[in-house]
Amino acid sequence: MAENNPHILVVDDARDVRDPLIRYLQKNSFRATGAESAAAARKLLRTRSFDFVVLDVIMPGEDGLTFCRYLRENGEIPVLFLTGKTDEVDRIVGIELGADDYVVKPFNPRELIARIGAILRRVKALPPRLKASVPPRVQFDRWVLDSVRRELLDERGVGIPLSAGEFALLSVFVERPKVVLKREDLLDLTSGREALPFDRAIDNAIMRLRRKLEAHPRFPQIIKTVWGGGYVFAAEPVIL
Amino acid sequence: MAENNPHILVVDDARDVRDPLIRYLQKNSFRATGAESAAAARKLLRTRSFDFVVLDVIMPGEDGLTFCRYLRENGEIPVLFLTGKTDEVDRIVGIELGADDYVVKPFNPRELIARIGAILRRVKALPPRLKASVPPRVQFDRWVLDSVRRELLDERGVGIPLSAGEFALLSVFVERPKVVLKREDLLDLTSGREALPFDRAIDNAIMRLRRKLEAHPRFPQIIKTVWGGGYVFAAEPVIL
DNA sequence: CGAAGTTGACACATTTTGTTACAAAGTTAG
DNA sequence: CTAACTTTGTAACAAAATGTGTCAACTTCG
Repeated sequence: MAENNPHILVVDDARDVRDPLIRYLQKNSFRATGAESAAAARKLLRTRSFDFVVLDVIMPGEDGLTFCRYLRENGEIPVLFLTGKTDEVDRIVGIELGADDYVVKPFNPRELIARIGAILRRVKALPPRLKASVPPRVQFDRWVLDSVRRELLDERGVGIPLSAGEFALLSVFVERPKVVLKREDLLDLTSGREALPFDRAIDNAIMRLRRKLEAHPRFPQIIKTVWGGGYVFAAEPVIL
Repeated sequence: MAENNPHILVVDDARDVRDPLIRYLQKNSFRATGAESAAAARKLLRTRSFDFVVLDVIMPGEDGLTFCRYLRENGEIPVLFLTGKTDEVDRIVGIELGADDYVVKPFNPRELIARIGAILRRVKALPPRLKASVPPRVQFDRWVLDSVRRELLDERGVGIPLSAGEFALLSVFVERPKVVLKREDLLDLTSGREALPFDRAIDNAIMRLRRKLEAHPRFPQIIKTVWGGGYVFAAEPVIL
């Protein structure tokens, strides 16, 4: 897996905070993407992969604290709060919610970078047992995906080896069944890189996966093509 | 241990901090040894015994916080941080990581000695600690790894000798099952050295281990390759 | 010192992956 | 309905990463 730069999601309704911060993060060799609301952030999280969330506390609609709670219930992505209030209660509540740190606006961008870096190093060093883990075995169609052994098991339990790319792609699909995933999303989720113009890497990976997965690769039943859209995992995954 | 005096490991990249501190500790009837990086410290910890670690927070390569977490995962040796920043967050994070104390640079060496002494007295008063280390016998797949005799036992208890490198590598894997370990991590954990460009030492060690371990080394089931990632120990270790 | 065993460096084989090119399938304008 | 265009499938190739044999340097033990 390409060890790419950490991808940071900046959630703030104020464009005059969000956009300069994204540019600053990108100048400091992070990947950064913005969302102007919790709802927009949820949507991005559904299809793309992030390593870190920078979150404004006060936003129209769902506020940052609520959204942070949701993030904590659904994973362990690190969260850093941006807060306008120096109010002590806000800080404590933020940390109790599971935030990893907070910065009071107006902030020094260099300090923000330093704190993000510190948290990412800390998280990277965490023992794996604490990390949000993919279920070890998932069944779908006539297969079982074993994510420890990184292979497919057929009905009789015979293992079919998967390459790293095939395993990564299939894992992404199994975790997001019945969602149309664009090529750029798949590329981001599997190798963490941006698509080049005329990038056919995903098409090839799909084809190679179908050859192992599908009974009749020319008429795929599990990974379907959405013309002009991308691909969908059409089977029903069951966690074992 | 010939001497009963506590043995202190000083980890700091700055020689003009490290060396005077070591001399001062030795004058105060401690044994003291220096390391200029976390990697060097790991190597020393593997072969020598220490009672205390004095750790700089900011170092090139692996930083002190990350290294402290590693120490906490692998034992209960007391840690005191040296920090240049008076920043409150740094202090809290350091203590949360499991540090026993911290001292802000520039420090008064007498104060440092006093704090080390206090912590050692406190630790000594604790009930004899269970050494969080490799269990003497671990079973996985069709093998038992005997860490005392440093060899593999098959189902019938027949021993297969392991070389030092093979034993080190297998121990690292058994302690971290189901985690993809990069070549650089494996090199650090087994020999404590940095990888050279085009370093194939780990590949060789893996191959030699597979020949002893795997029923069909060409289709390994225990140590799997993750293309572009490293290797995973895919078996389930059971402590005996 | 010499013999046996261990380890890393190197060379070359093999596998995996991305890129390119072109064919096949789907869509749209007229 | 057909031609032009867009999008996807797939083979063939190239590039990158890994597997493995050989050999020399080094260790260990007597």
